[in-house]
This record gives sequence, C-alpha cells and structure tokens, in this order.
Amino acid sequence: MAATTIKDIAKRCGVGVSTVSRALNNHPDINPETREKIMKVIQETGFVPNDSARYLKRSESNSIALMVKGISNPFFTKMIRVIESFVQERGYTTILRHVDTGEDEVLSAQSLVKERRLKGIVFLGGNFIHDENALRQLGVPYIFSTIGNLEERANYVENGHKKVMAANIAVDDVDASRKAVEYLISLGHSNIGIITEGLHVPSVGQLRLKGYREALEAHKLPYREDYIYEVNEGVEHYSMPNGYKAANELLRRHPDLTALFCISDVLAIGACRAIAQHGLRIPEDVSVVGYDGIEEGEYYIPRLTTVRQPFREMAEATIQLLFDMIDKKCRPQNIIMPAELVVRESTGSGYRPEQQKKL
Amino acid sequence: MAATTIKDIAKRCGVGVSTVSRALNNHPDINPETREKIMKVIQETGFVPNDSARYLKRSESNSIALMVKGISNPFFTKMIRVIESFVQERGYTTILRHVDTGEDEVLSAQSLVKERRLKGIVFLGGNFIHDENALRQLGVPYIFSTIGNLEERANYVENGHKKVMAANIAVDDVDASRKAVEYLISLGHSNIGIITEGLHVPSVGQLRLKGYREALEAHKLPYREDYIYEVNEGVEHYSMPNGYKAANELLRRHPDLTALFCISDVLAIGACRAIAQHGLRIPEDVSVVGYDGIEEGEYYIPRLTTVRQPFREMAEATIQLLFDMIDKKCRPQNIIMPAELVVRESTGSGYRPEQQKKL
DNA sequence: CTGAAAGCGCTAACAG
DNA sequence: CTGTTAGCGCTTTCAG
Repeated sequence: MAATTIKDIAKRCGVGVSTVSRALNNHPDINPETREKIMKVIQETGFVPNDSARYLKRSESNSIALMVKGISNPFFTKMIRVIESFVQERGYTTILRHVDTGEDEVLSAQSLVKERRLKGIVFLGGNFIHDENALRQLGVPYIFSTIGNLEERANYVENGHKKVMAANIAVDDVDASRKAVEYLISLGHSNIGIITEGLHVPSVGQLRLKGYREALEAHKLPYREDYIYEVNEGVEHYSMPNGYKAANELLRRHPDLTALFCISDVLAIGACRAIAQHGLRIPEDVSVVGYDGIEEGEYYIPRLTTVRQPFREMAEATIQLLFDMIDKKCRPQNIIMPAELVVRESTGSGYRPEQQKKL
Repeated sequence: MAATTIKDIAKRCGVGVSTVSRALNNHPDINPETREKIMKVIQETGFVPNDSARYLKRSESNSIALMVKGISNPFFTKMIRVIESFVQERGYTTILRHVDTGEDEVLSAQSLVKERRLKGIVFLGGNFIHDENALRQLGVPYIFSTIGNLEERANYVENGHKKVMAANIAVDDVDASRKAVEYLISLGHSNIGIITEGLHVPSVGQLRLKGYREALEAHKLPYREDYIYEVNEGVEHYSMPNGYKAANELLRRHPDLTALFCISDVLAIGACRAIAQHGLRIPEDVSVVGYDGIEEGEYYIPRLTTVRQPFREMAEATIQLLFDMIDKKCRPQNIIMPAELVVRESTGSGYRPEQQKKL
C-alpha cells in the first residue's frame, strides 16, 4: 500500500529505473523480453506512475486545455464532445477543466500551462473581456469560443490601452437576434418581451438585446424597457427556473405580450412552462423563440423555434484555428459563423382577435 | 515568457527560494515586509507556481476526487454541485474528473491518488462492478454513489472470491421501479412497455427491469419480452434520441401500449416526443413515467411523472460517509435512500373505450 | 526570521 | 539494449 515507485519496480525486476521507464513509455530501444517481464510485475503490483513527476520532467505534452464556464448548459456539453473528438483526431489530448462561476478562468489556465506544458487553450463560455496582461502571460495560443463577437468586445477594451487581438469564434449575436425578432414581427407580433442576462456587464446578453432593439426600431415599434427582463439568480444565470420566473413576471405585468424572445433555449423552456401555467397556449396565445439550438428544444412539446449556433462547425473552426496558431501558420483572428433561425412549433401568428386570447 | 520559476523570483527579490515559498504559502514565520515585497514582484511578473512540482513534494492534500461517468446527464450535474458544496464546507477541495465511456474510472482514480495525494474518492455513475484488486490498490476510502444497490451488486461478485464490502449510496432501484409500475397498473394500465438499458451487463437497468417485472407478476399481468426495449446507441445510452427511437419502435410494433416506463427522465422526454409525433396525446392516449427527478421533467409539457432520487440527501450522505471513513469513524457501508414517486401530468387513467384512442 | 540543501518520482541524455 | 546520473520546480528540514 505504501507509495510504490518506479524504483521499487526496478528493484523487483533487477533492472535499472530507466529500463522501467522505457517499458512504461513504450520506447523502442528495449528488449521485448525485458519489457514483458517488467510489464508483468507492473500488472501484479498494480503500479501506477505518478503523473506529477512525469509532467514535471517533460518539456512537451501535445495537450490543449478546454476551460468551460457553465458546464450544466447542454450547449457546452455538445461543444465539448465535438472539440474533444477533433483534438483527438490530431493526436492531441484534451484536458477538460470546469471553471466555477467565481473562479478566474485565465488564472486557472495559467496554472495548467505550467503544470501540463499545454500547447493551447480554448475558453468556452465565461467572461466577455479579460485582463490583457494575464492573457499575454499565458505564453501559448488561446481562443475564445462562443462567447461573443470580438468586434463588439473590442469596443469595451479600447477604453484601456490598445485593441485586443485575440482569436475568437462566434456567431454574429446582434444580427442573429435581430433576425429572430424580425421573424416574430413578420408574424404580426408587436408586443414582444425579451428575457436576457448580463445587462450591465459586457456579455452576449447585451449583444442579443441590441439585436432585439434594432429589430424593433427598424420596424418602428416602440422599445419599452419594461418588456425587458434580466435574470440574475442562482449559480448559473442560464437556467430553467430563471426563465420560468422571468416569464411569470413578464406575463403578470404585461398580459398584452404575445411573444417572448429568450436569449437561450434553457431560458425559453422555463418560459414555456410559465406560459402553460398561466393557462395560455404556445404558440396560439404566446410565441416563444430560444437561442442556441440544443437538443432539448427539439424534444420539447411544442418543439422550440430557436436561433441555432452551428456547434459542430464552431467546434471544428475553433480547433482548426487553434492548431494553425500553434503551428504558426496564422495569427489570431476573429471568425464569425452563420447562425440559423430554425422555425419549429413554438411560434405562430401574432394577428388575432383580442377576445380569442385567454380562451 | 520563458518559464518563470520560484528561483527567478528569489533572484529578483534578493532572497532565497525558501523565503519565496513561504510567502507563496502564507507561512507564519516570515517577515511581513519581506512577504509584501515578494508578493509585489509575483504580481508584476504574473508568476504562477508549477502545481506538478508542488504536488510532487507535498505528502498531504485535503482533497477528494469526484469521478463522473456520463457528465451530460443533468442528474449528475446536480449531484456534482451539491457534493462540491458539502466538500468545501469541510475545508476540502474537490477534484472533478470527467471519465469517458471507454475509460476505466478506477484506473484514473489510482493515478489521481498518487498525483494529488487524495484523501478519498467518490464514483458517480459508471460501472456496476469493478475489479476488487484495483479497488484495493486505491489505498484511500472510496464510495459509489447512485450506481445501484450494493446488495444486488454483491450477487454479481460472489462468483469471484468473497463479497465486496464497498461503501455505497443508492436508492432501492428494484423497489422504486416496482412501485412506479404498480402505480401505472393501479391507473388501469395493463399494456405497459419499458425503455431500459444494459440488459446484458450488471447495471441499474437490470435492477429497474426487475422491479418492472415484479410489479407485473404481482398483479398477474403477463411479462412480455417484446414490450422491453433496450437502448444501446451513441456515446451515452441515457439520451433523448435513444428514448425517442425506442418509443417510436415500441409504438409501431405495439399500438396497444397505453403506458411507458422509462428508466431515466432523459429517455422519457425523448419518448414523449415520439408519442406526440405519432399524433397521440400524453397522458390521454399514452402515459409516461420517468426516473431520476431532474429539473427538466418539471418544466416539460406535460410535467413528467417520475421516480425521484433525493439527490441532495444522497449527496450529503455520500460525503458524510466518505469523511467518516477518512476519519476512521466507520467502516464502508451500504446506505439505501428512499426514492419517491412524484405524480405529475404525464400519467393518467388506463381505462378507456378502445375507439377513444387514436382520436 | 532566512538561506542552503535534500529530495518528491520520473525522464532523458550519456556512457557503456 | 541497459544502467547511471542529472535535474524538472517546489517544499521542507536544518542550521544559522
């Protein structure tokens, strides 16, 4: 039970430690028989090498880290899967790190770079802007994925010294949101509420709200602040209970609302439940549009109309760009992917005789 | 950018490395001024110590590992949250590890024990039975949580040498499943299908199927193998597409089914979608019961009837027992928690005139 | 209070 | 092919 080391194994086999190391690491220059013998002892002993020591010694690693903030969001779960498979395809290893809400993902990444000799980093979710200095400290290529359009983010950074030029993969959140809301308007809706997040900090929430506002203004519809609900409770803001609470509140205050734009599917599902609870039907009484395009929306009843982020393509582009940066084949860049409005069953006509409502 | 080490910091500050180490670790025996000075340089430099080196040197850690298999299942996400908070309450650190489907969780745990000087391990999800030897090799207390009742599991192990006495927290899967199906029977259903998993390997799937069978037999209803659907596709078996496919198939082959018992909520939601697609209503035409009690079920339309596993209590019991074992206050034991049938909207009467169906 | 020095367990030259 | 040896970066005695 006492910590077995490579030395113990060497002794038991009557060989030197380096030979054991060679056996362990599948080195070519070792007698097959010797290897056999050593492996057998390792099996019997149940010996497992100490990774700390290995990493400490190694100078390279062929691994990249995936720093995820908000792991309970199914959208990220999907991204993770796909990213992992692409990384593996390249013969690299993914180190998945779940970053807590209060934790600083860049700091954790720094730690990992040193510890595991990372080749690169992918940030999934999390803060919109970061300390440039800390970012530079990382010393390896990094990329932000699905956490907002850099062009927009750059605006926030100009206050500081210079524009950041960080690698970034995202959809055009403003544009996609505008189109979603315009679709609602085309259906005849004019009283459209929005359930959003992060109103007062740089975030995708702000971007998506901006799109909502643009759509309204383009169609000469009033932009009313009381039609906006900002969720801000719980460990994770993007949650069904938050969507539920938001829609409840909105519906109570504004019975005239006929459509709700939610900046994530999870929020939208919570909202749908609230609508049903109010005795209203979807989409006959209230239409709902989500954002992300998670599987859950497809299986919901009614199937959710949503802005789909092409997670597979985004994951692929993320890895492609990261590896190009690692191979010094290109500099950081900002890639915008097309988001797609997927019309399903949760949206319907906004034209209706007043009395038909509350049927 | 070159790897900064504690040595560089020491040089820059004109002190010895051990002093820097002391500053870094908040040691008491250091001049506050010296510490101040060192910390300032560390700030400026953006120095981050190498964790591998730290862990390698340290002999204790106050951390426990949480090995999760099937991280996309929301039920586990919940458990993780709660477990993490309880561990933190004790002043310990949780190391969360996501174990891939093909990966051996015990082996990964072994590696972590050495690397991070773990105090204990929690296995969440994953295999039903394990190699006793590998388990013993771990050298620290470990506990299985929500992966089946040990009494049942022990049956599988007796074939080997001796009964395992591993710590285990679970609900009584057989009993809970029996009650769920009996509820369906009490509603008047007699053609009840089951969507399950892992029919041919020791798993909770087998346990829950056993409960289903017992209910049927207790009420003199025929146990028909063609009413059983075993999901087995994709990276994770517990998924909505699998539930969808299963229900589709079952409904196609047996239009006479009036109820479906699904061994997880995720599966149940997929099944509901299939039922809706068939133009059938829930619960008027087909009743559905899930298992787990995840939030998604509460927000579904209709709200899902389910067997709720008390995740908060289970998480608490898991940590309590693990720490008692760490503190040598008790030996491993098998704790059974009460599962609760939560009746919501997806179940209804099974008595109906034949023609009313397919309305 | 502080510095020098001895490893933690492993890998990778280097010299057989 | 194999053993010896020098560290990887850090913590921790042990003397000052």
